[in-house]
Amino acid sequence: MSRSSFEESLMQFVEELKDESEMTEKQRRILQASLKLFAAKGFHASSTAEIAREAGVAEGTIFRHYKSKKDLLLAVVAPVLVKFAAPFILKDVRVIFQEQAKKPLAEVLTELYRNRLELIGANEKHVRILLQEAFFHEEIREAMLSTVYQEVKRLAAKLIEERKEAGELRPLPTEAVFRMVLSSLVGLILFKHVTEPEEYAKRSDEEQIALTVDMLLYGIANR
Amino acid sequence: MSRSSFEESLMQFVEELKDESEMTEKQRRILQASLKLFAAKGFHASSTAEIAREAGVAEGTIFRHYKSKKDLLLAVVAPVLVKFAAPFILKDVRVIFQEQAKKPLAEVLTELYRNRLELIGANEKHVRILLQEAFFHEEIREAMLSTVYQEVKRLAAKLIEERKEAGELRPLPTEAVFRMVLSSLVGLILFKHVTEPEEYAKRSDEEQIALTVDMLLYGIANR
DNA sequence: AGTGAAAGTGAGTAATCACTCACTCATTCG
DNA sequence: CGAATGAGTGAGTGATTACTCACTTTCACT
Repeated sequence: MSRSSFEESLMQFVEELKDESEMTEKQRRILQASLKLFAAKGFHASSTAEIAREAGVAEGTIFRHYKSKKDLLLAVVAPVLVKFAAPFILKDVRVIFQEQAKKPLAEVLTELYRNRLELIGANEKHVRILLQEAFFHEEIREAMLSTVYQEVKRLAAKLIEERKEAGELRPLPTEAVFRMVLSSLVGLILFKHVTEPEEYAKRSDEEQIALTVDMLLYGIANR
Repeated sequence: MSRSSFEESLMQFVEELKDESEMTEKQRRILQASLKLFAAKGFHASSTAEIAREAGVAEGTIFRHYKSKKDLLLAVVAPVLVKFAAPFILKDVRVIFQEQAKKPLAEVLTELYRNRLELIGANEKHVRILLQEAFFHEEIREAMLSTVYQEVKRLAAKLIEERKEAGELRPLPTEAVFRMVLSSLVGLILFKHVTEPEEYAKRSDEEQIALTVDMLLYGIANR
């Protein structure tokens, strides 16, 4: 059920995704208003009446383009999954494996963290909605895990094992190393966007990334 | 506004908290049903009619005890803030600073991670609601940050600086070290409860914690 | 200029929402 | 025993919900 529900609802959705150029003005404004309201108040707390008002559109117009409110949520959210999945898989697969295979690990990690911070900064509201609604909608949660996460993990595992064999990484379990790399990134993102925006801002992104990569590679203990 | 809103709504709430013994049977069942539904579907998607049905109670009974639905949410959530804040501040302040001041850092961290994993495992639904609703309700978000987080940070900063002076920790910025310690913990929790429960379960909690502390202290790189 | 299709509208609908209130029942206390 | 108190009830409230549909407007193409 949930597997096919995911493939039917999300994959179908991604296929049918119009790019912005072939939308009408009003349709674009509906998406924009939904983005704003969903991010601010959440999906269930945002009514279609409010969305229509915010978009300067009749309520009926929403349902002309999206057959239900949930459809509208998916339309807002799906492009981000594509945006996140595609750069991760398409761009970084090249960056990490081809260009950077000879580069030092610290540089690869720095580039990765920089790239992810930028991507999230540029899509803050979308990410917000994605995380919020992943709590409730299994389709979204599963889409995130099975599309983005699993692929990232697969790529990372390969890289980690290569570097382990090359003696650059300690002989630790691959998935533990992966967890640590991801944890550091998530922590960095949380500090920047949630818990301590001002404290974070005392250092530049570059400094924060450099610190994080350094601690990740060499630990916090003195030897 | 938000400062006083926090103090008025949450602090007042915590003061008025009845413990379970002085609740009626029905009141306990209302809280229990709310916990279940809020955790499963979220606050806005759970109706008071549904809560009443789940609790086996008339809808009016809910409003006899809680003057609004939001009041009910706070009643479900507040005890967790107290549970989390109190053990963190009261118990761990002793554990970390008095008993463990002479212990090796690895042991202190291990004890801390073990303790937090247990606490979260025992309150999974509450934590879930707390995080979900922190997205939308500023009072909850601010309560978490200003009560729990700030205090934890203050305590951790002290510990970190002591260990830095003792030469056990590298001379890194305190808040960067704090971020790393917390990131590792959050990552561990996410892997256990969200992304990879099965993968995680291949190793015992103790092993996972030991791995995490090891990577945190000494890094993932070979030297 | 005329036609067909798509875009847009907004009043209307049944369902559901959080919440109220007049009431009953059980318990306690003087 | 009688009065007072508070828990519990469920039908009823107006507001709001997502969604529909008969209709008008816009516009591309002949």
